[in-house]
Amino acid sequence: MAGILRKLGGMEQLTNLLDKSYDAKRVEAYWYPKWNQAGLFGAKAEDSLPEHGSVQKPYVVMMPPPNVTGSLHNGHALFVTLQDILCRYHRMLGENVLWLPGIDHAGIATQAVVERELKRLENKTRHDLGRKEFLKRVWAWKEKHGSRILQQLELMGASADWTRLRFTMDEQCSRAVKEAFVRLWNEGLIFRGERLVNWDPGSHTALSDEEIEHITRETELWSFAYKLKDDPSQEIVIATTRPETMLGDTGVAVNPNDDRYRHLVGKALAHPFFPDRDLRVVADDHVDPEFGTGAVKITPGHDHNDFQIAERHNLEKINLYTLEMNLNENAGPYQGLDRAAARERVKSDLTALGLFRGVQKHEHAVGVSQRSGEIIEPLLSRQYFVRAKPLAEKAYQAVASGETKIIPENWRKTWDHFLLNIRDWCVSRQLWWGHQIPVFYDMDKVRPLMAGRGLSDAEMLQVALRELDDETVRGFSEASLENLAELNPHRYLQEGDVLDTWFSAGLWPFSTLGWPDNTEDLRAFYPGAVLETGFDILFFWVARMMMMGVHFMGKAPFADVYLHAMVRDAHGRKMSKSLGNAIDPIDVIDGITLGELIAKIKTYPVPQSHLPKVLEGIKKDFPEGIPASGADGLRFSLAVLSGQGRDVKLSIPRVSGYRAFLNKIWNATRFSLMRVGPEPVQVIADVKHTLLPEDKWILSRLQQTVQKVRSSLTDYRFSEAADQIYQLFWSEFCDWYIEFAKLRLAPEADGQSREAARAVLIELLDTSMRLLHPFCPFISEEIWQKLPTRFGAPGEFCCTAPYPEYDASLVDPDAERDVTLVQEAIVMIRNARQESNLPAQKKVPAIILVDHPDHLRLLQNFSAQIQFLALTQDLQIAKRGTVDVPKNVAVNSHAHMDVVVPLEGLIDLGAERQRLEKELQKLEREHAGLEGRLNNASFVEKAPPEVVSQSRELLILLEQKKANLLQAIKQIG
RNA sequence: GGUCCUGUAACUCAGUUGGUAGAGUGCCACCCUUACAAGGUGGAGGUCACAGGUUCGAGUCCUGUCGGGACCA
Repeated sequence: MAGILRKLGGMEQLTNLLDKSYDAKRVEAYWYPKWNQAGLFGAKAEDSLPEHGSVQKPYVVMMPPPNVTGSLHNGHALFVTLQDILCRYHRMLGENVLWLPGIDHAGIATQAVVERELKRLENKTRHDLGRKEFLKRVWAWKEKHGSRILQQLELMGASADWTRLRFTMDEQCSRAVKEAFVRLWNEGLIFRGERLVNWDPGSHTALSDEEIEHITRETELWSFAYKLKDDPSQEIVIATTRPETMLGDTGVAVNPNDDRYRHLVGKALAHPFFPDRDLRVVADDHVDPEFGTGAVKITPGHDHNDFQIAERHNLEKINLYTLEMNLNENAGPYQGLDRAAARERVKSDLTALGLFRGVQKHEHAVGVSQRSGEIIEPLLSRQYFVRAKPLAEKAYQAVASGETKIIPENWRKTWDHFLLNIRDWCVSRQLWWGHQIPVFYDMDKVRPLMAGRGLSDAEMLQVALRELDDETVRGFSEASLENLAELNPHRYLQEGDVLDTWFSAGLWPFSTLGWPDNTEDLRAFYPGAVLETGFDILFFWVARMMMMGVHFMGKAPFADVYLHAMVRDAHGRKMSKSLGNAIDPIDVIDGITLGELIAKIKTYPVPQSHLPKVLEGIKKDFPEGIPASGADGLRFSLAVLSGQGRDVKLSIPRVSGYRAFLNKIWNATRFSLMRVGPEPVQVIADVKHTLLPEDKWILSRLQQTVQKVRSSLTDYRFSEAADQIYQLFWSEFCDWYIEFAKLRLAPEADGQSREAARAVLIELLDTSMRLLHPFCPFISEEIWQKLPTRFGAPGEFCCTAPYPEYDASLVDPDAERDVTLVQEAIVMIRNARQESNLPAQKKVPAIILVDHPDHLRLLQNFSAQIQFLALTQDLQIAKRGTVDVPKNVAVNSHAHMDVVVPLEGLIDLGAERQRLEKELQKLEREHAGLEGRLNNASFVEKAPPEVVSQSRELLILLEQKKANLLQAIKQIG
């Protein structure tokens, strides 16, 4: 049978229709290279440029560049699925689709990985190698590992334009970064200044506010006293969670309205360890008199709030730490200690001095580095900042004006709040891997300022940066696209820090297209259609792209921002390797046994104490391991599971359900093609006049599905779209149409009817495969290639075939109503059979009684199908009252008909009566409710007329049904 | 403390302008009927967290309570 229907000259047939089940692995490996080689994923700028006389609508999606260190996780699987659905859909709509893939250099993460390797393999630090050599190693690492994730994206079926693959540190993107930096610097939107920044002691770098997570921890609130300088008999007690920071205290603040302390405001306090240092008592509104003792120690160098208070009251700011987070010379005798040791020493020393005043438990939020997990230390240091307000204002406007739409809308408020309250963005990082900041210090200007100190240039610069104010520093530095330090090494020193990874990511929508050059790509493909990503990087990435895009390009970078949910495990927990609940998407695609899965989890960094419990959970969740669902299975599942604004809980039983769907498709095709046979198949238009009601019914359902799927995709309702296809194909096409068609496809069947059925089968397969293609590209391509289709000329692909269009002329409410009645008759007979425990395979006689002549004619026309599908023989279809109904029967009643199945004393009549009475009760409840409503005058008066008339009709139907049931009960005797 | 999401069948979730609850999985029963046991047929199972309010009518809108969760301070 296989291959008989081929019309695709030369296209080899990969799978054989005699295979009883679908082999996803083989099919998926086969088609991706075919599409790629055919160049189906490449966008052409010239096709969308008026200057070339072409105006094909562009559809541009910028892929969120995965980290170069990464491998595929479920977040990627989800974004690839959703973006690929959009891109394939729009490609089939005939648009000029550019899905631009890329990789991010991921500064901190990548540097940390390479440093770890270096330590492990050679027991060296990056400083042992030096900057240049170390960077060589990182590049080598990138070359080796960077392509892994791309291969995995291909495995998922990603139809990205690989010819335009970008890397955030390649030549083109680096140039854009420099250009953007220099412009912002010259516009005064980037500045260098001494501020309190978030210092990550683990990664040894400053971080932006967004890279800090706040975690609630239980700590102790430790109290001690400061004595009044002039009168040691008086004291102020303060409470702190970080006693060691008292070494940097320069004041104590109280609320101005706090009577307890009013007399002390303005007085000096003695610092127990630094006799020369006076702490001033200041009054500040921001002090909460209810909290603790109502007095707050002020450490301006290491606390954001204290810094603000110090600014207002002119208190000295003391930095206590080296960049390694050891205490520096300002800590006097404590110099050299780390934070933990210093805390203990300070506590014991204060206690020894008799200043300890008690301790209590306390919950408070600490800032933790997203990167290293270390507790962030606010640290006074000179860094580069982007003046975010003016940029954020434009990004805010882009959304407020509707130029860019955020979907789902509930992120709007979060978006607005973030942008309207944005603080300056710290963009310098004390790392080596990244874009080195293109700022050059002009030593010709520094030397005179530092003259006579006998310092080297590098030392001079350090001292200058530390001592000179920001304006002066700006005066001897300049930003440049040229590498001035290389061109003129005696005069210039380049800034050593690199830029925040998100700085280059912010330029992604146009740096990838050739900006700052006015390239064809840039003209054709900016701005993009949609940015699809996770809400977790709304601030990091989306906001930055908006800010940069509007600023540099004058237009927001995308029309829509679609934010998808987070992928979680089946119980809603965040997936993570350290929780041991991370499911590798590859294991969902290829399958994994329970044993392998457990072995894998044992390699994850799960704390030993949790491991037994974790493994127990795994055994419970995956008693059979994970079955192989293929990329299509995973994609379809993710699409269905990704309702808007919710978590995506990856439930394997559900994935298995959708995997079964693929097999169902396979087998429906197998059946259809075997029965359709090798002769040419007509198109629907040619058989239109010979279509039977079931043909018209399924075609009508198909059209409505087409319309629904298209509108769902337009609105980013992926789950709805996928579910529509699923329901149509399985519950309607397979469960009913194919069953109806079986008799018509028999060799002895009527020729005209057979032709119509063949045409409809192929129409359904062809259209539904094209509908399905964006979701499940592999199986749809494989099946479609086997069909004798309108579009199946040699070298054509489902991948680029036109997406089905809604054809209103095929919608047929009459056919839908008729077929529904037939289905109901069949279900009623089946129900009566089974509820009466009749032998499953035994054909039984049955009678259908109807009232309307139309129904009589309809059901008679379907007599053969009803007999076939309900397993009856001697089926009688008659007008009620024209035939004698025997006693001892099972009866099912409907508003328009009864079905009667004689039981010939085979079954328990008592049970049958019970069933009918239960049915009657249910009916009566429904009837009473409806009647009550209709008796309510205000309902009849105020409800829309169509609702009222509907209710009236329903009431009549219910009454009819009730009468029929009562009759049936009587019949049982 | 501020903002947002969320509570529907045993589990995971749909339910789009308010018209009287659905899917998948699981469960029970019966079927290896030549497309498919990754299947078919039939069935059980929900006072839509709770309490008020608006309305002729509330899973759907409003308020509050309780329970989950996220983000920002």
